[in-house]
Amino acid sequence: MSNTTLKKIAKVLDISISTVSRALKNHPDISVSTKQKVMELAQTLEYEPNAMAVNLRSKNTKVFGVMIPSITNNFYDSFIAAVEEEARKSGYSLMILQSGDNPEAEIENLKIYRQNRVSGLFACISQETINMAPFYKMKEAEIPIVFFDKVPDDDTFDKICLADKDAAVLAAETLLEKGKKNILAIFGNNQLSITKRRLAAFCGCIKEDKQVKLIIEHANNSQQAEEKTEHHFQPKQKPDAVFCMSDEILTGVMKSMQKMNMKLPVDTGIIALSDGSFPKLYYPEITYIETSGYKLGKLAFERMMDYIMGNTEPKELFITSRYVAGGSL
Amino acid sequence: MSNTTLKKIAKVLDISISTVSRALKNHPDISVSTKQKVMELAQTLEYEPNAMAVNLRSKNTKVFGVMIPSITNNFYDSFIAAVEEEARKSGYSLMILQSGDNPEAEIENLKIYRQNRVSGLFACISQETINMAPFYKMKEAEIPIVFFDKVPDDDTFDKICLADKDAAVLAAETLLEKGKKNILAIFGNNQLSITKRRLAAFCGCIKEDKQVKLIIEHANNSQQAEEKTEHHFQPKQKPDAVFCMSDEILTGVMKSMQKMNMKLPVDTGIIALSDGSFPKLYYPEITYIETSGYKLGKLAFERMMDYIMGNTEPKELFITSRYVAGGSL
DNA sequence: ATTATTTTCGCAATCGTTTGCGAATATGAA
DNA sequence: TTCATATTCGCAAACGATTGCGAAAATAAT
Repeated sequence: MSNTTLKKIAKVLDISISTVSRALKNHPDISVSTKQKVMELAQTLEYEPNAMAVNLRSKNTKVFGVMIPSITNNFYDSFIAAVEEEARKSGYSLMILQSGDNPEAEIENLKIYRQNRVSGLFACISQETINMAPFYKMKEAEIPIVFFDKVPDDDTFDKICLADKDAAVLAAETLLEKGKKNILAIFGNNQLSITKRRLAAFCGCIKEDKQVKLIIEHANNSQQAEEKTEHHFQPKQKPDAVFCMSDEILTGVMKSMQKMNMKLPVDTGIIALSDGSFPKLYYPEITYIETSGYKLGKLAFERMMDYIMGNTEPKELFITSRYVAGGSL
Repeated sequence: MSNTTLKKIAKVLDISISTVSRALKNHPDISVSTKQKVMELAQTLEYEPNAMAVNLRSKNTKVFGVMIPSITNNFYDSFIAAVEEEARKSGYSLMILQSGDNPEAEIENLKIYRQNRVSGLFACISQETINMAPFYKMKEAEIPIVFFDKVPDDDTFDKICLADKDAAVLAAETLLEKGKKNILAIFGNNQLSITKRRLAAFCGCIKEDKQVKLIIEHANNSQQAEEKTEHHFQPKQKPDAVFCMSDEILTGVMKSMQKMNMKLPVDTGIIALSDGSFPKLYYPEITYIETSGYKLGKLAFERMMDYIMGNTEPKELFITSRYVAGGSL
């Protein structure tokens, strides 16, 4: 039986519950002989502490919440994978909830996290989140939050972000180094701060070279990226490189490349910001600037543990990006 | 304060805890006037029941466990997305743990699920899982299990599977209908029962037409699929169609197609078993037999709730597959 | 006015575990 | 033997919420 309790063991051995509890914890107050008896019986009865009771007493669930827009997203998946790996090592489990990029669902989720008294929360806010009040409520409930990827402006919060600027600049510099003169750059939804940052940094860098012609486009999804690409590839003048701000855009661009039967890197070049899984799907593999969800997860977890250890001063941390050469440029 | 308790409310109003509890639950024993006072105060004090305490008392956590090999997998993601959607509607949350296809981690996870007294478990067993004893332990602990996708043979368990046979047969029939005569079929790890089932059904169907030449290959990952494909595409004799048992294999095959500069569907044809996201990445889009993780999740959840409602007779259920025409065949 | 009935609420136990404090027993010292 | 110290353990409260049962108060019936 897995529903063995301290009480049951105590009754069988005719000792008190507290003695059983202490024996199992190897408390010095208990004699070795009693300890042995208790441990043996616990073993055969397959005693397993009831987490609900332990949590209630300790006011600590050893569960971290993770809130993301959607779980069917490679980037967040690797983030979660990283957090899960580390959490497991420290005896924590994860409660994952999706917001669906919907602020109301977000509030609902926060309530669930509060009621379940998670030990901490990793949160990625939705695109439409304006009111941060629900998140302040978490702080009142003394639940630490580490924001990641899409973070609020508010700097009373802990934030772990990609070094968007660096990544965009790195991509731009690479394009210039390769001598590209006619660049099509496709960005995501320009409402998003992440888009704004990447756009500003990228353009700022490219614009320094007056020789280079730069076309900027925005696409809200893969299909739009595909359409925009086709639109800019005319027989008369083709861009000699395409910059893709995200995986979503990359897949759209690549689809149109296949459609137009463009050979990389000869007919045109491609560089993307990506965590690396999609670039490896293609031949030649796509050259990209790595923005790793996995690394982000590791860093976020580290920050969370640091916070729990008492280092509660809010911080904004970045993970650095890295150039990964494929054959597309 | 979110850490308001019944006790606190009771003290302020100078009534007993039980009265507060009943008032909040709209119990008929409590007068309307008291109810109002309690509810108001609860509102202003932002009372939220402590799930740990409620769980301990009710012996029900309203949390479902979900164990999968890896979260960075499209198929499982959609499964989880589906389960999460439904779970939310019924007031359940999810605790997701990865096994990493490692039986030891699996056992560790089961322990976590037991200690946390999850209300039920959705499990996909790892490739190497032989000993089902750890899962029996869950049953002893009265935690219902619904296996999905990769399920054990043991039919004392509830199982929700893809209709592998049907899907494989559907793919085979499609190939024959299209008049393909020289087929390369790439399957996954042939230790897996899922591979065996798909292989048997596919071959059984193809073999009925003596005219057709069938080459069977196995690949344990995307890269192997790529290599095997290249190996079988010689200048002298190219297969006129490739069957891909999974997304993983499809991506490998497609990479080699790009490398060899093969045009679909003219140079060769491709059909895959997939949940549909990867086929849409390519141009032309890949023709596939849908094996939806999302649908699987919906069905698994339905079964779980059914079980909890008392219908504990073990069942094996299948979700039907469907032909989705792309432009690759 | 007295009894019967209903309304309204509190006591106390319970879920399973942890822990401060005190008590009983054992061991040692004088 | 007697007192002092260690060793070993149990009592009871606590975490927060729920609920059967009984009691007090209010109302109705006679």
